[in-house]
Amino acid sequence: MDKRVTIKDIAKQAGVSVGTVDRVIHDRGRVSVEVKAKVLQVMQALNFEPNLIASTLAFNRVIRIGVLMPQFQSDPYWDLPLLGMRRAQQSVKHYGVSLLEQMFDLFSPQDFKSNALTLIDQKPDALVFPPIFLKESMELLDHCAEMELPTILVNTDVEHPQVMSYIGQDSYQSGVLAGKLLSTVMNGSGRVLLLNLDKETLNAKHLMDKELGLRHFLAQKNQDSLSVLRQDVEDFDDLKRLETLLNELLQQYADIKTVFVTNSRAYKLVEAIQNLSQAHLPLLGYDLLPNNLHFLQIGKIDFLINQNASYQGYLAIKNLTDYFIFKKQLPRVQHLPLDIVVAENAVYYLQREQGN
Amino acid sequence: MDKRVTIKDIAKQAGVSVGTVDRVIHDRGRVSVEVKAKVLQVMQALNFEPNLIASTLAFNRVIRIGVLMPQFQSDPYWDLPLLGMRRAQQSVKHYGVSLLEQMFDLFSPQDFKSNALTLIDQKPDALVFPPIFLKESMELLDHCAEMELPTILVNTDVEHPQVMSYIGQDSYQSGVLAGKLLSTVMNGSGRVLLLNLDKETLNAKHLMDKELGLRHFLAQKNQDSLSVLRQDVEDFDDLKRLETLLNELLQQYADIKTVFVTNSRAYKLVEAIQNLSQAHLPLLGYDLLPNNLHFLQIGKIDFLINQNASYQGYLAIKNLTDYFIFKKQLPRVQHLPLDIVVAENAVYYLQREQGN
DNA sequence: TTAAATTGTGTGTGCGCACACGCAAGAAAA
DNA sequence: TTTTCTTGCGTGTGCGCACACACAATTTAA
Repeated sequence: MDKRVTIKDIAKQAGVSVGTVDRVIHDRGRVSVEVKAKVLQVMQALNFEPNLIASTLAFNRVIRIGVLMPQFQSDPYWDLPLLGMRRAQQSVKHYGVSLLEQMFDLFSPQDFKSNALTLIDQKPDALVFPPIFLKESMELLDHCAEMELPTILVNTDVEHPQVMSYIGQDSYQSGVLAGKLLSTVMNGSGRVLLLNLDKETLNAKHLMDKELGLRHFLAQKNQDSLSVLRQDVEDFDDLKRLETLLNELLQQYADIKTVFVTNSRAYKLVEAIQNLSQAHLPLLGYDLLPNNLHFLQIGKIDFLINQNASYQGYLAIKNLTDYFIFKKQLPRVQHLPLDIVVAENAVYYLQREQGN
Repeated sequence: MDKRVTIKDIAKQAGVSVGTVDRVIHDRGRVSVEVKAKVLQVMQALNFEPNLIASTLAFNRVIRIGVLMPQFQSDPYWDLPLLGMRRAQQSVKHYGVSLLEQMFDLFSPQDFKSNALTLIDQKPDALVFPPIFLKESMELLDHCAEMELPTILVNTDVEHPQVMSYIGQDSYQSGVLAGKLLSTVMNGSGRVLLLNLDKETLNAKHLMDKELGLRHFLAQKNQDSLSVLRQDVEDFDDLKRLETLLNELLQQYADIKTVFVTNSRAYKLVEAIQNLSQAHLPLLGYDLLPNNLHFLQIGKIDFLINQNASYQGYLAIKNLTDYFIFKKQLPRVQHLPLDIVVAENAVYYLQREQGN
C-alpha cells in the first residue's frame, strides 16, 4: 500500500526528468528557479524520502577513517576502544567504511606526533583519536582544521573548533558518582584516599575533573567530616613501592576509610596489597578489565564505574558512518552512561563490551 | 587497494556466468556438482562477501513485523518498548521494514487474544510481544508455530519451541541485585518490605523470580538477621488504601528498614505516603519513568534498576532486521544490563532511553 | 521414434539513485 | 555577424545483486 516515493515519481508529478530532480536534491545548480520550486513543492507534497540503500550503492564511495590509538595490546584499557571500532567497522563495511589504524606509544608525545603525521599523510576522510597529550593534540587539531578533516575525540574532551564530536564520559560527574557510592559505605565520616595511578597526572584533565567531582560531592554532603587525601603515583608498576606507600599512608591517616582509584588500574593496587593484613578497605575503580572483574567477583573491589571504553570506539565509527552516509548532524558532546558495576550485575556489561 | 570482490569477479575467475554464481550462492540448484564446487572454491579463495547494500536493493522486499503491545499511553512503562520499536523502525525503514501495530488492554486477556488474531490475520513476517498473559500467550505461540511465524518475546520469557529470541532482563538476578543494594543501607539486620503493585501477581513469573533472587541473596548474606515481608497490592491506584496499608505494616513490623517495589510503580508508593511523617525509608524500584526520576532526584527513591524497556523494543526490531536482511542467527536469550540508577547518573540513561 | 520434461547455463532487466554527457537556446564575447 | 560560453534540461550508464527468461543438451515418458 504505502509504496515508497522515488525520484521518478517526483519527476513525473513535477513534469520534469529525473536528472532535474536529482540536480535539485543535490543542489547542483543548472535548474531554473521556477522548476526548482516546483520540484521542491512536489517533494514536500509526496513526502519524499530518498532511498539510502540505493543512494549509497550508486554513490559507490569509500570512506576511510583514520584512527590514532595507543599501541594495541600494550595497555588493557586502551585495547577496548580499538576493539569497539573494529566491531563497528565490521557492521558498516558494506557502506564502504574502512579504518586506517595508526598506533603510538602510550607514554611518548613524540611518537604520538609522528604517527599522527603519518596518518594524516594518507589523507583519511575523518579522524578519531583520544587527546592523551594535550599540547600535541591541539597541534594535530590545528592541522586537521587546515585540511578540513572532521574529527571525533574519544575518552577525553578538549576545546577546539575543529572537534566535531566528543564521545566519552563526563569526568566531573563520574567523580560525583564515585563520591556518592563511597559515601554510602563511610557512615558519615572519614577520609577518601584518591589515587592517580598514571604518568603526567598534571596534564590529565579528566583525572582532575574526577577529583573535583568527588570533592564537591563530599563537601556538599557533609562539610566537615568527609575529606579527601590525594596521592599521585607515577611508578605504579612497582608493586613493592605501592605497598609501602599505602602502608605509610594508612598509618599516618588512621581515618582513611575508602580508596578511589581514578582510572582503570585499581587491580594494580589490589595486587600490591594482597598480603597486607588490613581489614577490607572499600575500593572503587574504573572499567571492566579482566583483572578488575576478577577482584570485583571475589570482593576485593567493591564498585567499578564502567566508562564504556569499547562502546566509545564503536560509537565513534557508527557516528561517522551516520555523518557521511546518512548526512546526520552529530552532537558536539555525547556523554556515555556511568554504569555502576558490582559483582551482581557485571556479567551483562561484559557481554555488551564484547558483543555490542 | 582492497577493492571489494563481486559476483562478477567470481564468475570470471571460475569461468562461468554471473547467473551460475548467483544460483550457487542461493542454492537454487540447476548447477552441476563440478561447477558448483569450482565456484565455491573460487568464492573461498577470493574471500567473497556479498554486498548487502546491493543485495537488499535488488531483493526489494518489504518485511512486516507484527507488534502486539499494551494500549499506547495507558501505562507509562509500556509506552517505552513501543517507542523503542518505532525508533528502530525509523532507522531500518530503508531496508523495507515496517511495523504492524496492534494494541490490547493491559488488564484483559480476552482483548489480548482477539487483537492477536487480528494481527495474525494480516500475515506479518514476524511477531513481537510481551507474554503478559501466560495461557493466552502460549496459545498464540502455538498458533505462530502452525504459521511458521518467527517470534520474539520482550519483557518476560516463556518456554516454548516457537520462541526465536527473548529480549529482556534476568528477573532472578535483578532480585539478587536489589538485595545487594538494599543490604548496603541496612547495616546487617532488618526486614525488607517487598511490594508487588500489580494485578494477577500470581501469574507473573518475573515478579516471583525477583522475590526469589532477593531472598536468596539475603539468605546467603546473613541467614538470620535479614528477612523479607511480601505484600501484594492489586488495588495500587487507591492511594489512600496504600497509605493505610503501609502504616499498618510499619506499626506491626518495626524492623522494616527498606522497601522493594518489584515493578515500575514505585512512584505510586511515594505518592501515597507523601504526608506520612515517617523517617526516610530507603526505597528501590524499577525503570526511568518521569515520576520515578523525579522522586529519585529529590531523594524519595534511592535506587532504580533500569530494565531498559525502550531498548528492549529497539533491539527486537533491530534483531529481526538482522535476521531477515543479514541472515544472522539470533541468540535464544538476550539479557539486557541491570543498570543501577541513582540521582547522580540518571541523566545519561534517560538520554539513551530517548535517543538510541 | 517423437514428444515432453528436466538439467545446466547464459543473457537481460530492474531495484533507486548519482553522475557524466549531450544538446538546444539564449547570452556574451569576438 | 559569427563564435564562444552559459544556462537549462533530458538521456544514458553503472553501482552489485536477484530473479525471470531463453535456449541448448540431455533424460524421461509416451
